[in-house]
Amino acid sequence: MAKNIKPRAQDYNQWYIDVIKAAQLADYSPVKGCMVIRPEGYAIWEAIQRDLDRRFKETGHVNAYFPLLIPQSFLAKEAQHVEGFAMECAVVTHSRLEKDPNKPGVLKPASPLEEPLVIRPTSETMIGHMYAQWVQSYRDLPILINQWCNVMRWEMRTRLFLRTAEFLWQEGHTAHETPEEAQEETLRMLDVYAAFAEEVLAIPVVKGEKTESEKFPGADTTYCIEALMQDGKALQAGTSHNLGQNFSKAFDIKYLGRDQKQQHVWTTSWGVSTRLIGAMIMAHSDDEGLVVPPKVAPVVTAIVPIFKSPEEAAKVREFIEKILVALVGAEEVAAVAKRAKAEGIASYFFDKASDQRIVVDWRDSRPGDKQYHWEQRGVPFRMEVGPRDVDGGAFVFKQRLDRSKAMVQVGEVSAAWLRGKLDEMHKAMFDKAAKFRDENIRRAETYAQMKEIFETKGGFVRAWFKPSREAEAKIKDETKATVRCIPFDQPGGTGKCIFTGEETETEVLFAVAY
RNA sequence: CGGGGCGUAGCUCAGCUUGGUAGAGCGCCUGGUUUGGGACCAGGAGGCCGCAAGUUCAAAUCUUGUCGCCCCGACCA
Repeated sequence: MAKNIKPRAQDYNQWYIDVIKAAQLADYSPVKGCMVIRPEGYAIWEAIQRDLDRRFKETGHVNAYFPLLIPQSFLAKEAQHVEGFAMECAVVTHSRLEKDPNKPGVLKPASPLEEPLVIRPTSETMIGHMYAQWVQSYRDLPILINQWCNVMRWEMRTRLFLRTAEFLWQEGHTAHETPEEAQEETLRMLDVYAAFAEEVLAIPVVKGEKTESEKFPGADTTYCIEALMQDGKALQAGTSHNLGQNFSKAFDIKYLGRDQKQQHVWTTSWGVSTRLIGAMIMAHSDDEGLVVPPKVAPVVTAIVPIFKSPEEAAKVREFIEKILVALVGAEEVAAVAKRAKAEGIASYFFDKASDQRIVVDWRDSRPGDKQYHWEQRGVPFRMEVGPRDVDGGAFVFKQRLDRSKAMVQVGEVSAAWLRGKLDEMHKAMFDKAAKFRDENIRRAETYAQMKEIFETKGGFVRAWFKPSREAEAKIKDETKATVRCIPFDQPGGTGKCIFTGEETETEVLFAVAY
């Protein structure tokens, strides 16, 4: 049992924090609500970026960068947008600091700006402004730009990865000639997110549309992918917005069409954030610590040598080299030998394209310590190599996901073998999460049934519902649950709204959400 | 912004009621014995007791103020 991690059943929130601390993914910073993403956590973000970026490029997008600071007046140009973000904007009002004559050692802001600047909570406005200058004709369309950046939303209450004042994300912003194209783009990117969540993070998601009260401020329609966490709460893992002509009208993004008439473009925006790391933790990890999906694992396997004497160490070292040559090739083994010391943690590239590594833990500490070390970091596999194993030409192969052990003959080992094991693990993680998700989608025919489910079980509740701000607000008030989405897979026909009893064509998913 | 709690070693906290030499466990450093799932022994480093004022011969401890943090709500990718 991990002694530094509180079990999920005792205190789920504390467990979440403990897992992050134990795996050294992140730390609290001196600035309230802002976190430090440590190397172990940032490596996972890099893996997420690498894979998603490729998917963006494959769907025709290019990267660019827009400023962190946005003129305050920009925010005011789109009515709903201001309303949605005004309450959580950090505002820059001065351009320098000067010494306070009354208080020695204290600085105070000086030189007030003519117009305050807002630290971007999202970039629709800045990008809309630029697109207005870049678009003249239908020949300039579509514009398909993504940016990787940080944004800031001054949240009241924050949680590591799930909600921090500053967070890293990507925001795609596209402009199109027709509403059909914009809609197609919006759904295409939602599909990219869903595929990424499932194929890379092993998190099954539900695709759907947001209700009026949950949609992005300034969007015509918001689509989302919703995931279910182990405590039965839902987490929005990604959103894709069809912004219609709201921003093109606010920022006057016009083009001369094929019909010789000036018209406004149709825009979309879509984003995922470092919240995905929170989703990954909550979906897969266990009471022993982090479990990282193999596709984003910075270290795919850790090798733990076991020995008592220098003679044994030499013997074990020789055997480990055999395993390494089989896994990463003789060239990489030789390259590492040249630059690395014969102590500490030796790191070998398993796959340079994905920056995934294999490590050998030569640190001068006890094998038990090392087991916990790598286990808590969620490394998919560990290989334990001691004198007994060397004599048998094998090693102990430990899997993080099910904590199983097996003997593996060194002759069986190759890069392809390890890839196969990683793929198996990915599938097992996805299946496990999908099973949990499916078992926790329940039907409710009445409001009383739904309340009962939220009180006793949690998870998603699927029900006929006629979306309305008033009904949703009341339900949230009484159950804490919100409409997570109107799933794409509608049964057709009509049913009685769970809340009002009215006839409705829509089935929705309710859940208590993060 | 409303309700509750807490600021003492890197971390978790004791000490405060009843003022009198600054404490424990974990972690860290040294040496030795160890090493197949979180070792043991010995030695050591580490503190403006959040900050400021007051009471007092004397304040971590009492009083007042102030700043900060955490938890619960409203807001949220």
